[in-house]
Amino acid sequence: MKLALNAEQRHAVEYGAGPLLVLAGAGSGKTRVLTARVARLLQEEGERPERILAVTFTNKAAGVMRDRIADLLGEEPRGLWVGTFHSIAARLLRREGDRLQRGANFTIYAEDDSLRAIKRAMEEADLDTQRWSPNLIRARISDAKNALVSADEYAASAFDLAAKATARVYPAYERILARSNAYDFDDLLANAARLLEGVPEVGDRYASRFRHVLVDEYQDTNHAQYRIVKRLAVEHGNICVVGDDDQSIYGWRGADIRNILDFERDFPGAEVVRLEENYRSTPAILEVANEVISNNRDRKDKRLRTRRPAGEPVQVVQLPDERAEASWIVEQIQGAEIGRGPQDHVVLYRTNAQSRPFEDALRRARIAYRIVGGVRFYERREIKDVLAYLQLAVNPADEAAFARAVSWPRRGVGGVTLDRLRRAAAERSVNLLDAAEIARDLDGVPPGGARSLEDFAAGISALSELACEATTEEVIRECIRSFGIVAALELEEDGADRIANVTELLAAASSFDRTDVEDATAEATDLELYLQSAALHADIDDYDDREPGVTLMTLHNAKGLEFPVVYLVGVEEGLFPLARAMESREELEEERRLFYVGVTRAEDRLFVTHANRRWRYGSEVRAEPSSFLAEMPEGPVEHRSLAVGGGRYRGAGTSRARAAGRRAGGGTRAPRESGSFGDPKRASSGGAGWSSGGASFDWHRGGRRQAEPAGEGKLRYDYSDSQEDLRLESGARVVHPRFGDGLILSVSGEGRLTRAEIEFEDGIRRKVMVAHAGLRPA
DNA sequence: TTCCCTCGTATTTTT
DNA sequence: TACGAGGGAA
Repeated sequence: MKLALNAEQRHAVEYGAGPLLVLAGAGSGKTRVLTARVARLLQEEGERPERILAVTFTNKAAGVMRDRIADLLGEEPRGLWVGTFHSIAARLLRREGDRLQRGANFTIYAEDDSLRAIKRAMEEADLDTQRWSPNLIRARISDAKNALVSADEYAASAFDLAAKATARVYPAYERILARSNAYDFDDLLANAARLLEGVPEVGDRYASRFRHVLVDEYQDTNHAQYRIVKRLAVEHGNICVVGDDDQSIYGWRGADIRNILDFERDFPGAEVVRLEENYRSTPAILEVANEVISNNRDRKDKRLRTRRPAGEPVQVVQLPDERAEASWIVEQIQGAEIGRGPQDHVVLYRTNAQSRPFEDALRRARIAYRIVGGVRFYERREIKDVLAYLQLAVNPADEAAFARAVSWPRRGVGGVTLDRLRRAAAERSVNLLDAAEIARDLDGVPPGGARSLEDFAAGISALSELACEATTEEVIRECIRSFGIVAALELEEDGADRIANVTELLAAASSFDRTDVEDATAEATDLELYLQSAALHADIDDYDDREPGVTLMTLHNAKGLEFPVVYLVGVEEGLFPLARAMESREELEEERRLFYVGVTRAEDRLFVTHANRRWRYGSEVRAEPSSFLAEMPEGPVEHRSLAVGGGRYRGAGTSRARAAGRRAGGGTRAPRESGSFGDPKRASSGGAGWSSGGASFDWHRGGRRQAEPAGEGKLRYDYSDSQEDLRLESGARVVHPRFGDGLILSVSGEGRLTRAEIEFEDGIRRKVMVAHAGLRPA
């Protein structure tokens, strides 16, 4: 095993028994350390592969790790457990199924299946789906599950109205999942944790089997994941976690950054290794990254360093609107230096909705691109429809699959028939499929529908028998044939695309390798394993950096990847950071970490763009540069305005861009109501110092904060002129452009992060960011 | 039952 | 914009 390692990396690889925390900064070679460590355990310590468990967050990361370990060893290690938390939890639940209320053929409900089940649960719990948002309830239940709070426990501590509503839905939802023999995503983790902790025989067996536990991206673990890891590792203590608190970006999904911050307390005697040498980016890029992230409070202090020569300055570019933003970037890609192809560039955005203009511009320029995310393959309607048939063949109890499959293609079974069938099934305590089989004998089921139901049930049972012996591909083929799927799609408007997707499903199924999921000897059928892996599939899993084309993806998907040229786009207040994240320090810090992740993807060049106007929900709103831009250091950054005023952008590329430039510059158009994102109605008093008439903004160095040397020499946005006579103290009266007159109750934070809690004339208390609210004295 | 239209609301991010 | 839900007609 020959691998070039620096001293810290080597220490992390060679450190012996006991807990080990590797704080690995972006681009510091953490995957290298992790894989080298596993290879060393196998090769030099003679550890057997089945005694090692390595956990990641995406299937892609697991695949990379597996491949690299194989490279180091020169052979594929058999028996090694490498996988995502979710897939490993699913494997555990499958193996130990006889101890649980669910059979090993359980269905995994993705988010929209889960949402449907929540809606049904709300009906069953007699809760108005108009009054309570099913999404909100689902999020609350998800949070509870990730925190390992059961329905009973939840009910016991539910005080506010929304919690009380949730407390009624939660048990009903659990009943639906149980009788459907299904788990949602969160259940996989929660039940794995309960199984390991609650059944000593099982917990002991796995804890002693896995003598070494390694966890990648530890900063993104939630409580359930933490408990799984802890149960497996606390006795032998051979746990190695790798992570970077600065790259924790999944707090919204229950990830708890404290898991990594408190590792040394959880596992006393832990060795800590810091990897701060970066092998990816230029000093200019790293300086920007270091400087911006230093504004976070919840972090372990560290600084990335590199030995690379300085490199080009980071460019911050202002453009009139998102189409100009896209055209300008396409021009950069076209005009890039020799030797640089489309595949060297990545466009990173905050939300998937931002991909459109880039797709359009790249298509116009005839540049190949690939897009990660958006509407996921396995979530396309026609794919979900086909999968519902297969799912039902595997798991006859699956109510969601039944409802979905029986409703399409149309066979004369609609809402009424389905409801009657449900009632009849409940009376007899059988599942929907069993009830359908004898539909004509059931009271209340219309005769026409009953006939169809019986045919349908017969078809599913034939499919089910086939699944025991045939390959997944054959089962899908037969499913499509016998239920007339393609025929039904042909009648649809965009049928051709959908048929193409179904064909792709066949291809995906035929290339599925069950050994990626489970030992070849496991009892599960190929179809069962395929369906479970499809449910746990992420778009990024298909990403292959050897394919040609510009990459478009969200910042979340970009974590762990690197590109020679990175375009960080839409860096505007309210979009990045998102408006709703600006209300709390924790969420704002998470947005900043996301920004940091974006910056540190870049090897050689980094472009950060923001637009003056942007379409949102079908109307155009004014946009202001993100406060993150003000946090960038001055030295390694170059600012350009290609909007209007100074150097207006006349997009050489397209007439559309030219038109956009003219519009912005000519002033022929009445200034739109300005204001924050997401609310075109919000009028602005022009408070925050971004000049409002559509002209380019003023960068100017402003008031350094004495208390904070880090502020020195930074660019700042000046909002003093509009607010100099604003009394920012409790008791003061102010006027908010949208909410009207208000009384300040309290003020917190400082500088741009100053927030005021204000009681407005409508009697509602709100917390507003002073720098952006446009407050005026009353 | 199904189809079609209108209307309202939503976008973070993903296993 | 764009999708889902709900209402009304065939």
